[in-house]
Amino acid sequence: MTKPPSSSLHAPRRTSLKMLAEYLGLSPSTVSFVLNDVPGRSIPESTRKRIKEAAAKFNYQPSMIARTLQGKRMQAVGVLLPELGDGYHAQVISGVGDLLMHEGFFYFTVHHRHKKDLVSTYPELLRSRGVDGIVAIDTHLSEDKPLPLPTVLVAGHTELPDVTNVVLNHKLAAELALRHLYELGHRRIAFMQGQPFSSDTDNRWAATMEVARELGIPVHDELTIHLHKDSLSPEISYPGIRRLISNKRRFTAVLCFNDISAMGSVRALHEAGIRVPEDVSVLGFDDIQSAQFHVPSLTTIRQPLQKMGRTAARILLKKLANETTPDLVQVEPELIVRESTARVAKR
Amino acid sequence: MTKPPSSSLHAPRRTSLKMLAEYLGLSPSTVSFVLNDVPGRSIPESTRKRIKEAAAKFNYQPSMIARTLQGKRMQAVGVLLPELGDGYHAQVISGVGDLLMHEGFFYFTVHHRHKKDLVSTYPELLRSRGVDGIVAIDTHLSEDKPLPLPTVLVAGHTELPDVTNVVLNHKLAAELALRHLYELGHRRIAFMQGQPFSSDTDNRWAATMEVARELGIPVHDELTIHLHKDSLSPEISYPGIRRLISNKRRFTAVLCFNDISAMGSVRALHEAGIRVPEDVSVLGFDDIQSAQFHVPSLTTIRQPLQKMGRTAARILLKKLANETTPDLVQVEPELIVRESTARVAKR
DNA sequence: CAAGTTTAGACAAACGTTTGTCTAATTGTC
DNA sequence: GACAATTAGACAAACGTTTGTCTAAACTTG
Repeated sequence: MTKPPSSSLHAPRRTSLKMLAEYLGLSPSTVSFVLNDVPGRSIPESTRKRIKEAAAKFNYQPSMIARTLQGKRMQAVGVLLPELGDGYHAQVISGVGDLLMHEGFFYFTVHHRHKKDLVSTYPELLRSRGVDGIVAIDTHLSEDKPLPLPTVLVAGHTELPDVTNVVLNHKLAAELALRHLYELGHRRIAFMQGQPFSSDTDNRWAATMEVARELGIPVHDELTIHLHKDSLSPEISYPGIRRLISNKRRFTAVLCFNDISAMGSVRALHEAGIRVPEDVSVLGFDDIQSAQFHVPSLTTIRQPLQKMGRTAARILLKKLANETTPDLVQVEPELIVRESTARVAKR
Repeated sequence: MTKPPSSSLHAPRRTSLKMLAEYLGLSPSTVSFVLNDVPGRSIPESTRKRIKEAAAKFNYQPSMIARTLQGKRMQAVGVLLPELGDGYHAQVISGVGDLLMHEGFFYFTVHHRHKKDLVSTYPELLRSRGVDGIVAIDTHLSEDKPLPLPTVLVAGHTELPDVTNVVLNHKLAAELALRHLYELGHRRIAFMQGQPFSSDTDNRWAATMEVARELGIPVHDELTIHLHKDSLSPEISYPGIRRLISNKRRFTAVLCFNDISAMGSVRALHEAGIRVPEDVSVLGFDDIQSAQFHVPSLTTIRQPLQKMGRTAARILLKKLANETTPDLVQVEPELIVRESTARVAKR
């Protein structure tokens, strides 16, 4: 009596609508109407109750799979990102995931390591697995091929029709960073430019240059570091800092591209006998988890990464509900003052 | 001529097998046979070629969704884990993801924050979305409800029938750690026990105690720290270390539960004017990314987290292919000596 | 009590595949 | 040239849903 009708011994098939209907002596359609609360169908309360009880008894779970065949939503999305296991992306995806799971959506995680062919084939493969939409983090989607699904970008590179981009307010970020250093008396500042494949590189650099001009802070080529390596390790900033030191042009602060490179900078300076922050201030960017517990703890510009993820997810769900969404959403950075910056030493 | 048959203007439906068949003037079944290279069907090379060309032309992608309805595989799995955005889990999932994507599988990422009800409902929800199997990382699956799908555990808590568990060789890990400290002359060692919900806590503690006994290293209650808070921040070890210091019982080394708590320990010691490693050695566990770039860099027991992830994924794929798999796979830890441990000071 | 209306639910098609069975046309054999 | 055997492919059922249309019985109204 307790086992679902026509269950075979060896393959514990999940209870289907059909099995439930058979058990109840009703048609599948009737059961479907009740379980989905379809309006305009006259089914007496007694029958409804009977159906709901049977569904609970057999722990009936509708097959999303079969549903999508009817043009319904799978309640699943795909998340495209360059890399797993890196602080930045992990934070964003954690925000995306939080919101999606909370709303009853599941998500595929897909990493592409910036490979163009993967980036262009994954959306179709995701679609064939029934996803309803896509969130792409720090991903360069090609402009020619139209996306097969509703899409939201986080720190997106490109502008695409119907695609919402969630980005940091880079201008404000640059202002927070440079004003902080300026107010501590720094005038000889080394700048660091991100890797060319990173989506934020260009925007941030432009904003930084603009603010530097406004504040009258000079930007020298010899005090500019260009990151190249596609690496998640602090070592990326080693060679740049070494060159700076050997250049002999004095500097009192380094404005880093992110916290990772800031950690590398601290270490490179440390090894050269330069103290942080007593001799040189180091300013990070992002505020990843470990920034707080680094020695010295990093003064940094916090990107609300989780929030950006949550926002992107929320907007995607709106798109899926056919609500109108903006093309661009800016989020505000925040200056977090810790130990790695200090007033410039009097000479 | 270039557009698929019966394509509507507004809904760019993906080309289906049916559309392809209609376009070719063949039946869907014939097209299916050719595209799937079904043996035992006599279809001339000329027709085969025609079909394959049309498929390429319209970029036909079979709907995995419809396939699973026929009892086929979706080529997708679900990955259950407590938390995103934490070094440990991020590393493992990165390994899982690498292997799965490489084999043409996609995966849902599902975090449950150790909530029992979520852990027990997610497998069914994943199944209703068509996943073929499950990888569960550091997750306490209940023993009473049989799992609806093939499953592999990483650092699993429980022994379940048909479920493979991928775990660290805890005994070796404890030996590497304690022998290292022992050989540096440490005898008064503080031990740290993990949070009760963490899967490794019990096994590791037992192994550590066993090795301590073998080496004749005493374990005092006053020198034992118990972690409680479910947090990803180094602060978890603060109170424990403070108590240790105020206890006045001398110790020369701390064996930490993981790298995160090791970082917290270093900071707590530092604030009390105790130098690491000159006064006290600190040994971490895991070797997460930031361990290398901490100041001082952490001596630690490396868990091959990525490898564990890859192994788990590989075994799951074997299960899906109906190959037999072991119930237990042990992976070997490695001692990574860095700056946070040193020979015990002579007095 | 006849006609109309409401109630309660069945029936069938559709979604995009796979796969077992069937058939018509062609080829081969004696 | 009759028969069998092969070839080339169509047909239909099935998977688990949703949903538009249909029907039989019960109830209402005059």
